[in-house]
Amino acid sequence: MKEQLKNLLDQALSSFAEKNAIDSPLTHIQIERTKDKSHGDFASNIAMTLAKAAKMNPRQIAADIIDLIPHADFIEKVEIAGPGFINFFLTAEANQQVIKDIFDKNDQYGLSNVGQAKKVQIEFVSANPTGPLHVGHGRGAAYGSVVSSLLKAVGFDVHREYYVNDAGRQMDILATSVWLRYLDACGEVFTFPSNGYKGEYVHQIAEQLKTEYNHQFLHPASDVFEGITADEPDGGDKELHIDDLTNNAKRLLGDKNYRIIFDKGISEILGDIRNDLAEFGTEYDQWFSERSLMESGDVDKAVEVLKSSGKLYQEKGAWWFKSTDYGDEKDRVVIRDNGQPTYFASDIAYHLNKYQRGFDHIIDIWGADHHGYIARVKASVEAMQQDADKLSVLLVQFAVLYRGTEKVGMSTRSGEFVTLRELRKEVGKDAARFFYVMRGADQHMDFDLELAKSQSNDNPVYYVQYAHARVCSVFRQLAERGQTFNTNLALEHLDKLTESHEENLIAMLSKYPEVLETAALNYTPHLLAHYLNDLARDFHTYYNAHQFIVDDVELSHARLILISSVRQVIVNALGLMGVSAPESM
RNA sequence: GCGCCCGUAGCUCAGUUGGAUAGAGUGCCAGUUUCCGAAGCUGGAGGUCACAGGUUCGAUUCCUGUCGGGCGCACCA
Repeated sequence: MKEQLKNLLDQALSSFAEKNAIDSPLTHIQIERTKDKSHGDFASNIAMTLAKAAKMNPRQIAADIIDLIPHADFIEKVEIAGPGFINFFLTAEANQQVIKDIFDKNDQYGLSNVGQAKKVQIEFVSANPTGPLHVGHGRGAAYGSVVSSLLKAVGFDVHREYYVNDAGRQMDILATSVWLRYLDACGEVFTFPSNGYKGEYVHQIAEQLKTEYNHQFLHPASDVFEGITADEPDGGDKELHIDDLTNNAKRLLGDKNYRIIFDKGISEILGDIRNDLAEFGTEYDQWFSERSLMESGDVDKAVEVLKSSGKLYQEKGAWWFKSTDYGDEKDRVVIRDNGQPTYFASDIAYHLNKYQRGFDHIIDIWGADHHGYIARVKASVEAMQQDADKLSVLLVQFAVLYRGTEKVGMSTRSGEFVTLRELRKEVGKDAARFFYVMRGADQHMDFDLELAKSQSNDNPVYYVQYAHARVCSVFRQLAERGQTFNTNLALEHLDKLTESHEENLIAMLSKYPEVLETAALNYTPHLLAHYLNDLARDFHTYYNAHQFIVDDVELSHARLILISSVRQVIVNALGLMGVSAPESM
């Protein structure tokens, strides 16, 4: 509809430009939905933007343009308003067509092909497998999965990935933590390192290890702690302390046994994460292993690419990437003086790999604390002669947790965090997802656990789900009264829908495809959540103002197909958000 | 100190990329059920859009500065 109006306006505009001999600066035509019903259905500000070039009064321009607009039978009237807005009023019949459209398309209503099947890779969550996901990851998971669904809905070919950091020092610390808890379970006595992973899940993995392998990995604590740097509480250094413990672990256990424990830790935790995300309604097409990049030689290759293009230099025994050539604050180490590649090195390789797989667009969704990382990653992409514009890094701001008015601290190491699973169990998947996605991702968010956990009606998801359940209830009522619903009869009498509540609802329904497109292209799923709220409110208002099942069979049918359309759009939109639409609650 | 994200109703947040009288939820006050589900609906109070300049027909939106908050600034991930 918007496009059709645009065409008409375009024609009027070119004849206007011809008539007044304006070298039309080709300002792209803006047509918007009106906020106020008295302003019609659509409005354009074109006359105001032309005022300067045409050297004419905006209202005069508007009048001239209106005269030049070709006749179209879906337009009721066109008016000039305010400083020079052109307001379009559509015929009731044209507006009502959306109901037939929804009826024809069902779960396809709202989908489009603006994405033109372009390939988009989207990576999100990618939390280190060193412990269960916490509520902070939940926001990224909800955001990433809904953005994925939105992009798919508007015609992109979406590939969702989780980058698994299954290599590196943090994983060694995890393996060491697991082993120490295992030794503890075997009866060895020692002080657990302050920098180790202290969560309950580490004990559980250790217990499993003991059950499966008995005393295969047992070494006396005196050997384990022999010759290591003191821990921080004892006046030493917690980082050196844990690294020394890791080295002793590798030495005492040998490569083979160490690897068993290492892999056990990862597979248990990663399995838990996969299961957790699946239950949260977050699916992936691929779990991409960092270790595979190292073992395949891709990391070395990426480093070579940079080396050969002269973007690396050696200093203090390490290899540095000249990211300052591309606007970064400082150069970054890629290969440490001990010969080990940094996390950044494998990230460079990962991004090169993404480009080589031929995606048209690459989206990284990171926590806001990683924003300092954007410059160096973009720099590396440019240095490897790739198109940096293809890469979008979207930041998800933190959700600050509260219990009532009390702030909740979070630390993975100390194990005091609230897990995503815990949240899910208490609030439910639907409420948690809706809550996370309701706010813009770039907005700091206060997440009150008390509020989210309480089963009160404060939670907006109930409001939307209730609207859906109410429609279902009306159709149940219809059946109880022994009446049947005839869609053909309903579609023939859409002209009975003349109440203002009905006009509002119809306008709201026809807005849905536009909302979907805007939300997808701007990566702003919260627009969809707000739309659902508005739609539900219009429905509830309508529900209270009018009876649907009435004696006038034609009117009754027209109303029933209208609320059936509302139900369909709620189902479609909630589906994209990964939230269920129960028939009763 | 430098960089990034912000500052809108008591609270939590929208604001369609610069448009018409700045909105919603929640909280508060007052109504609403012989009627398809009251987890609903109706009305009311509540604002210097942090502050000060600038850009133009027009600024909550764009630019600069100040104040305030969050997060970064590793041979960690």
